[in-house]
Amino acid sequence: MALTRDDVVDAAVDLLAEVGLEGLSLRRLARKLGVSAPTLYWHVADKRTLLDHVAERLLADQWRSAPPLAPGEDWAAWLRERALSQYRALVTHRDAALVVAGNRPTDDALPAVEATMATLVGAGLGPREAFLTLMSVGHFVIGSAVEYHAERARAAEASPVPHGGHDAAAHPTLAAVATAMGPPDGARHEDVVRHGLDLMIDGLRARLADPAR
Amino acid sequence: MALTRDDVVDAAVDLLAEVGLEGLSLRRLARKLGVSAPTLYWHVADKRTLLDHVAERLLADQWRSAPPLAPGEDWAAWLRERALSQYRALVTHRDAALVVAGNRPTDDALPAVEATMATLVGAGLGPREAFLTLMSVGHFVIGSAVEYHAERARAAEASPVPHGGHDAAAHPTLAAVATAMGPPDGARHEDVVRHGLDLMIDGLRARLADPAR
DNA sequence: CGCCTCCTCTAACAGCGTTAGGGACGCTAC
DNA sequence: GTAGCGTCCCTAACGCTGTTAGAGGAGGCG
Repeated sequence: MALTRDDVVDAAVDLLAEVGLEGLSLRRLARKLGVSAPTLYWHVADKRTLLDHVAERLLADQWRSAPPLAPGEDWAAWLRERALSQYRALVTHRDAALVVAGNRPTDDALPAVEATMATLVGAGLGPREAFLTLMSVGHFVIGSAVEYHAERARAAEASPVPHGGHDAAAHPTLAAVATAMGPPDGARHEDVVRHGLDLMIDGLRARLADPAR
Repeated sequence: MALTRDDVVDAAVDLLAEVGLEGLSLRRLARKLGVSAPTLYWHVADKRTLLDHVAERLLADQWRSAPPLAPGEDWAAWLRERALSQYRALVTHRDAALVVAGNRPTDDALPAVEATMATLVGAGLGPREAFLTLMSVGHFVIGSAVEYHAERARAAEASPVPHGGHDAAAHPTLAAVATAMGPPDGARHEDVVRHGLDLMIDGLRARLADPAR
């Protein structure tokens, strides 16, 4: 059976998970598929557009599986859960955030955007406010995921600084945080995302309660 | 006069502005400096650490010029202004956000972090809350800047879709936004950043007014 | 049979980050 | 005075990258 473009994109997603964005080369991808590198150019115009397709694939499941707002459900909790699951989708695939960030949004994403925005407008926001909010949440999620991957890549190298209380006297507030939060374990990243989302949602709630602002 | 590492970093910052991150190669940088490529390895361990230094340089002015919270000044306005100026610093240099996002924070940044967090704690937040807030704002700023550069790079290519009201009937809320916001001009990006920051700050205010949450 | 389209190949180009090894300059010590 | 040493730069080369040119085999259709 001849190779299809979907096969190429599938393999690229797998390879991305294995070796990261820097390790994803066309030659390596071709080897994985059992073809020669230039063959890929028959199925894909460019490495760049290949990454466009990969980004689309990475978010596709997330978009599709998103349930609409159930009647009687709290819109804030719904928005929060949607943003969180998008964050998780970006985080569970290595370097996914960088790939998604650098690529143009496909038209397939429009219905999901429309649905989310319609929900926010239904909750009482103006169209402009809903749009800005959606963009803000998106930027926050992307930024969090990018930082997650960056820190992860950093941790893979030997950390030169033991990162102990190496200047507790000079930075008392930082030291207080270190003792208040315990050692930096894996769940901390999602704590930040949750906190940021809660802040935005609380801000939205305040705005809805007092529309004069 | 012999080349210094600062010269190399300076030239790298300039070259980054000229040709972007993808165009920044050691050979090209060396040519600009009038030396051969391997010479750079005398001044810099790696391309990766060179980018660390570039990131540091890009944010250095921003950190230094940041005024501490004036007595009697509103901490929220201060935080907002700091985040906005950091966003502007990331946006005015091409690809700066990607460089900064991918690199380890240098120890020089610690005092600034300490100062900002101390201010938030002084405003009434707990250390943990202050830390999470600072990280959230940072992620939001980085994400906004990354998306800004990505969209900018996209706009440089020919846009395949004229992006008119190409499905107003199918996406009524999106169409309402388009008419409410006018054409997408340059300032729109900062509108999103301002909106997101305002949401977070309003959320913080609500939290401070009602600490039971 | 010949043509056409799909799909894949080999060969090659220019460029990349990085390493090995060497050579010229100037300071310092004997 | 000269030997040694650290500093700064060089050429040559390795294996990798994305990408293009051009050729060729397989299958369907007139």
